[in-house]
Amino acid sequence: MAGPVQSIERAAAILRLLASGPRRLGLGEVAASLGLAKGTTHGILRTLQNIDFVEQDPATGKYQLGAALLHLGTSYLDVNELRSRSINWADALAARSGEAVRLGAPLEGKVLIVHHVFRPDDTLQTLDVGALLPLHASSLGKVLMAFGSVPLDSAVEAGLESYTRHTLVAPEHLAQALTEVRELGWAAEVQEMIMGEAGIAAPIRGHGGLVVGAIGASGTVERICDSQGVPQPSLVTQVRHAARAISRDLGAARW
Amino acid sequence: MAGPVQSIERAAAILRLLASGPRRLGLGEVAASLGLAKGTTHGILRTLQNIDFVEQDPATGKYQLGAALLHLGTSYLDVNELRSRSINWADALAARSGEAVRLGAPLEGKVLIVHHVFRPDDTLQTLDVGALLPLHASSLGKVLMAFGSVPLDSAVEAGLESYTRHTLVAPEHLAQALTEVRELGWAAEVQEMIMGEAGIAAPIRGHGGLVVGAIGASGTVERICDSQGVPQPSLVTQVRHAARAISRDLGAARW
DNA sequence: AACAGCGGTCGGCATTGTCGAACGCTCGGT
DNA sequence: ACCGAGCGTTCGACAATGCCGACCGCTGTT
Repeated sequence: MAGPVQSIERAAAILRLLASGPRRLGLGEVAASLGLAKGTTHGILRTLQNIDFVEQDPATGKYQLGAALLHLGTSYLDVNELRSRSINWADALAARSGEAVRLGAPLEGKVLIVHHVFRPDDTLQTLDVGALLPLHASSLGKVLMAFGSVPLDSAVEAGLESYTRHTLVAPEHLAQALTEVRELGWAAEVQEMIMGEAGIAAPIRGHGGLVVGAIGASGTVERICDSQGVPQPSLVTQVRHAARAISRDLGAARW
Repeated sequence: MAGPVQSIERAAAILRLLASGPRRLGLGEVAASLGLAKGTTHGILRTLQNIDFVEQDPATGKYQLGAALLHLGTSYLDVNELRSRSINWADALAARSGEAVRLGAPLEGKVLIVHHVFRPDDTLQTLDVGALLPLHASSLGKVLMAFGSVPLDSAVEAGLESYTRHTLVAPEHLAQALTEVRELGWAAEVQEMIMGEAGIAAPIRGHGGLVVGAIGASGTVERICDSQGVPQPSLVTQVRHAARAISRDLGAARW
């Protein structure tokens, strides 16, 4: 008999709700969104406020996420084994390939970026660590789905949002693409999320050979793909090598 | 009569405990540290695990922070007004001064770094965003204490840990230093946390003139200070200008 | 082989959090 | 200037809820 503490679940639901939109939310909005009484919601919010998990705008009374979460989030990075074992390999991959490198792990039907090495050139880039990517429109996400780290259903349930005209929105197309990924051992994404951008990713395996994450390179279509829009074989090899090296570090046997 | 939801408070205590040490903790350790029954602790941990706030090492059964916190933490950065209003000024200050620039806000008797611009040269630097600095051994912390953003007591209670032989460990010395800071309008820290490193900081004020954060430049002693170990006046001016500019952006009247 | 330590489970008790109505306040409309 | 709608907040009573502590099964050690 599982006994999940629902006041904690509700608190987490509030935090997720506040994180989902960039906007500050009022007490009424929060209560309505979760189907809770205002009084109940207020009690939880007051508690979250005491521990700095949420802050309240003194002027409008609206709520937003609090500072303590930032520290907890970065503390998570310190203990994340996937990340710490990958850093050196990711750096090397970025240097050799000349592309931005990102590491992803599954979270809530999305891909959480746990590490990000900028493209070696000096162009302006924003740090993606902590961001959530869609499963079906990113090379990292395709890898995670193809190798069973996260079920295809969870992506379909979340809704196959269309970002560009290349986004795979039909479940059967996506399923077919994942079959290919399984056969090839790596995934690509070409202008499926942002026009002009593409990416390549390969699976990272942990102890028992289970896929626990993915590593990928991404950049403009011209650099990632050849003139026919096919990913550069040399880049694919580099990404797969890095993925295997990290898997080995994590204790995966023969991969 | 305030009714803080204590299961949430306990959950937060567990998260803080897990964040405090880089080590994974067992159920027994957590329960003992918080003075709770094992069963109670287990229920909370199970709930936190369901929502990805903590993860459990399948091999050892020990617990660590979970991935969802990373996303919440970065989401906080998106809504933090102090940070968003400061980014441009911080960039400019780093470029003009040639030093690393950091923004701090008070959290749990420490200074939380909410923004960090690297020193413009290409030396290897680690991102401090999300890190907690001590109040008494950082220029940012001194500013926050001196201008009432956080009481001096909270630093004394936390214990004036000694990092170098220059660290201010006597409450009366610290109090005197803070008086100076109030008079001057800015704070310095010279080798009080790390030998060879120094910093300068100035207060950032919000709506009603209340100090809500601090901005500071930091680097090696040779660059921050002159040959007598006194902070460079030009650098002080630049930092104070940036602080005033941000305060204005935040809506503070005449500062 | 016996034990000690671990994480996990279970059921009874009362503490605890939840609910919904009522309050005071600030805006916005009239 | 008034009124009213909407907000965040408070309060008290009820019972559902999560807490406790003893018990279980496992693993690794001695």
